[in-house]
Amino acid sequence: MTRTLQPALLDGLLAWYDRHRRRLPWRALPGEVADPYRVWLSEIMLQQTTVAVVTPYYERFLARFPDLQALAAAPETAVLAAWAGLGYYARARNLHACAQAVAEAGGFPAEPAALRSLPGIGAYTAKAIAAIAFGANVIPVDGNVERVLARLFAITETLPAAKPRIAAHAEALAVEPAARGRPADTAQALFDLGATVCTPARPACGICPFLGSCAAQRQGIEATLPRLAKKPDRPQRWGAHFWLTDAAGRVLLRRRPREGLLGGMTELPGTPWRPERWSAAEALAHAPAPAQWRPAGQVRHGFTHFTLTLDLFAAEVERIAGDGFLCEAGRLDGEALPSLMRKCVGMVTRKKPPRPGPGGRAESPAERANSHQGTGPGKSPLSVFPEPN
DNA sequence: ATCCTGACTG
DNA sequence: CAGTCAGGAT
Repeated sequence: MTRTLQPALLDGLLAWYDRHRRRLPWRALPGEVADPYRVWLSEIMLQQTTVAVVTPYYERFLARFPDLQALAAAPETAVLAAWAGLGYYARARNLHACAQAVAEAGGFPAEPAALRSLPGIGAYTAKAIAAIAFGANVIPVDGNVERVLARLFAITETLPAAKPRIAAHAEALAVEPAARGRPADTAQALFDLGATVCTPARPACGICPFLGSCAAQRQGIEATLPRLAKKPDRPQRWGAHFWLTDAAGRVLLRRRPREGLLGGMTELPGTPWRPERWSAAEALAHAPAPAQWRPAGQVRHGFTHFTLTLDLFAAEVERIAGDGFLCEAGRLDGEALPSLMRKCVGMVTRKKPPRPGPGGRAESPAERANSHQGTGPGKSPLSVFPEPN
């Protein structure tokens, strides 16, 4: 329907790509075809995660699960442990489920629609795999591509309302002759341009292959695009978690429910998370065992849709008889601990003084209870016997 | 609407 | 150094 106004648009982009392409561990060498397993694995990891963070995870993951069969045959706990720290753990569970489905089928499908139906593969990832590993004439639109196209065509409507308009531009570009000739490179060129030149804050328009064609740059509005609808602010939630060790130096852990927040990941036992802070008495009613609990600091963590503050308590007992499982305190690296829990472990084991310091504002519930209970001068531990419940 | 983390920024 | 931002699937 629309005639091509800039026939050389993609030719310039591809010429730029030939000189400035990033070398990434999951990419094929120039002229070679990428391995679908590696493309898929990298694309799942790259969902919501930057290249710099993904790279070391990708290398370790690939060494541990070198191919589809190895991943499909692995226990889910091993996959989650290898993923720990990357976030959005539904990705790891879907990755494992997808590996089993694809191994069963004997390999990845090549069509975007078939890829799209697999666990963890949405519209973007389906097009990315189809274009990069199978040479399909499609342009996957991720955040980078969205930004590049919003600027190239000066789309001033706010996101996400502007998505259909941007998608239409991507579809028009995907069928141009230059893109048809090199579908994988076209997609990756747009990724690389967005990552290294057409950056969010200070785009380097002076070295951009689209300089002169870019509508936003001609209007001087490139740095303001794409426009984002403003986000609602995040509510606060509170919890308390417990570091309980035994005489052998093992710590009590438990596994979170498979579904939902941090699903299937390992955690220190604790209270539910709620909008109000837990008093010490309330919190310690959820302690995994009676013990001389002492306040062990506070950890703050931001999730997408709420901010969490955890009060920590620590205690030692001779022998642990609680729900959950034990792990040597020095071997927590092998556990599927999300970053939130790694912060907690770091706070407790580095024996940082509990926040807040002198002059701080929020008194921790532990400290409050400590003084109220008057169990002794200063910092004596709490003696607590949780109510059976 | 839910789901996490590291980089960036003021 | 705390707050904000970037980044797709379900």
